[in-house]
Amino acid sequence: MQIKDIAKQANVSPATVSRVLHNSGYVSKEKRELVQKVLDELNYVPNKIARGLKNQSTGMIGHILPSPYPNPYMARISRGVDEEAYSRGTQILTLYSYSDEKREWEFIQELKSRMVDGIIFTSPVSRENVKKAIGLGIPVVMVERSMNLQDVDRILIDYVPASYNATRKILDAGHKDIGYIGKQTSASYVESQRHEGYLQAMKDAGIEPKDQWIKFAKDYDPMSGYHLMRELLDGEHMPTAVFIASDMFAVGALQLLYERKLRVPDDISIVGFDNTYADKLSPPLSTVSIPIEEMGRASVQIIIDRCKNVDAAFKTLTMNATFVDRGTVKRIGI
Amino acid sequence: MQIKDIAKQANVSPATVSRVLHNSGYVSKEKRELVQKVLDELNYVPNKIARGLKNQSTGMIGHILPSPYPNPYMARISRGVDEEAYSRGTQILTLYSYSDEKREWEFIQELKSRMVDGIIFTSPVSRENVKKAIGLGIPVVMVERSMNLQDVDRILIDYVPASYNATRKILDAGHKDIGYIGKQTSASYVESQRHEGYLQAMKDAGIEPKDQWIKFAKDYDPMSGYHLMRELLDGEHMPTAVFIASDMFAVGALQLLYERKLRVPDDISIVGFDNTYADKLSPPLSTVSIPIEEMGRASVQIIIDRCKNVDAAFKTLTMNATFVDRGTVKRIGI
DNA sequence: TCGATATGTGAAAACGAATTCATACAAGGT
DNA sequence: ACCTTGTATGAATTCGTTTTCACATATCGA
Repeated sequence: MQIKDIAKQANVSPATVSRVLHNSGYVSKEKRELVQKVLDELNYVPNKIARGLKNQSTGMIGHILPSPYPNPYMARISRGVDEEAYSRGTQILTLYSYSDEKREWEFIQELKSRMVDGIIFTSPVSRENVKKAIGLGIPVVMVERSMNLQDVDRILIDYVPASYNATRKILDAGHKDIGYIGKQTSASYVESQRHEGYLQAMKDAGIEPKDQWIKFAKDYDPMSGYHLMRELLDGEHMPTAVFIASDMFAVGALQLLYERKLRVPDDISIVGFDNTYADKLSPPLSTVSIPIEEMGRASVQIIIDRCKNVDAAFKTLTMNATFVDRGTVKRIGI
Repeated sequence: MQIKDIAKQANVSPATVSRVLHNSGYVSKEKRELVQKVLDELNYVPNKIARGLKNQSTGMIGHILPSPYPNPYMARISRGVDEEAYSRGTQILTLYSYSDEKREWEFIQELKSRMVDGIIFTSPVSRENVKKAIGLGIPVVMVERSMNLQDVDRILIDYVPASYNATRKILDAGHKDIGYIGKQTSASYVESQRHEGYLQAMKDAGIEPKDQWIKFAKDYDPMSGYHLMRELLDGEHMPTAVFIASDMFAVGALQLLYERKLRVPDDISIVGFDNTYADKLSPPLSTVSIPIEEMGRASVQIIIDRCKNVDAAFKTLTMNATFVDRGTVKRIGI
């Protein structure tokens, strides 16, 4: 079923059918109605491949992200991106890089080959890759990574105040000995800012956080949370509260606490980060909630805007996290 | 950078370049090498849109699934599908139906329009939609849904023995009062078979399961697990063990147990299902593990085979689940 | 020496849709 | 009567590939 068939059926030229389809040019009322009728009757669905070739634009957007599992963070970004794309009538070609630089580059070429209108990079691996994508003339938006690139659109979370506030909540409840579990800060601004906010809050409260309270993991494996929590508990001066800078670590940390029969928050106070697993843990944790789906949606909007106007000024959209209180910080005597 | 440019640079015709690209037809050794050199130098990447139009095949496969969040089950299927696709050099166009029938149909048309080579339906919503997709001449494979359709390739899990075995493990540990929490059985074979296996095992052990031990939820919301577990605990005869037919429910169930300060397995034994959340809970649950990624991978293989040979006999691939013991079933006196 | 057959090459025609161009006939102003 | 301008339509070209077809030339057997 193609334009030619419709044209034949309606006794007009393909050009006229195309004009009806796009509501463009001059078409007499009678023909327009006739063509429309045939279109409906034969349930014509345009061939987007042919259309894409002709228009040099496919109405598809590439999305490169690490993987939707096991980190629900990525699944939620993907959901946000998809929802917005759907309501905008565009499609997303999703590719999982597994944080592999070579694969990421292959995907960029693949997307170029498929003539996508733009690429959304969620936590891209390599600065070079992003630059090469731009060099290929593809509009690009970066989510959750800064990379010191100025000529790109970006969506970031301001983690310093988010982390600061969360730590503040713990401090306000009377805690002084507050541990920290997070991914090593060299990874990206995500990790360093989360750490930074904690340090800042402690400092402002006049507390010098002891080195043995601060534990770094190499990856986002829940088991790292388990082991690091054990180190905290078995250290010579056990903290009364722990700020866990990713729900992924909280998963493992709570497993250890369960083993040790330590109750939250009676025996130890815990605050998570991300609000991905926090609501599914026992007990559901107070945590810092990030507008993850929102970021995904925004990224689609931005990329669509960028496609419309390639020369517009580059934007950095900064979003805020909010604290979700589920009562896992115990108020202790002052 | 297109074939024409390469041809000009190498002083040959586009046809010759194409022949080098596909290693087909006759090309002299000298020209082949020259063209290859130019190809490499200019880093030629073929335009798959043009290629797709010409070949009437895009090398893309559509994947329609409910959503990767909050149910990690779908995220893992997606991962398996993606991995296999990547190693096979094909791409997946992933679309989330949110189990909405109308949307699912829109997506089928969209995929037709984009000339995908096939469609993978993970938990499709509507039998009619699948049939319409087939009617459109698109190869189809169904994952995790039977729908009484014989002329389709399918991948299923045999849940009856899986469920039977899990229940058996609990029985073998000496339990007689075993509760069941699952989604209502009218949903699909997934739910009814899981329930069936439980009933069978109980019956074979000579136990008539009491109605008040069997609790059904309307959806896969963790909170349903919370509420149903409460009903079980507050019932007049509390079971000593509960077989929870989805980790999603186990999430909520464990939260209630935590509130009530009941320890697993000391105070109550629990077995989950799916092995999606089970390893992330406190405590990590014994559960029935499903080869989810495996199913995703298999679906890609099947759809690729089907594309190669449209007339081959239809297959139903049945995979097995396995019991993962994490010690959450307490051995009780006989 | 004359077909066959193998080898090598490019021009041209698809694939399905969008768009430019050419052509046509009105109605309106001068 | 003639030139605009507005309306209406279809033929032909284009998008970047692949593939068929036609046309070479070389090699081999009889």
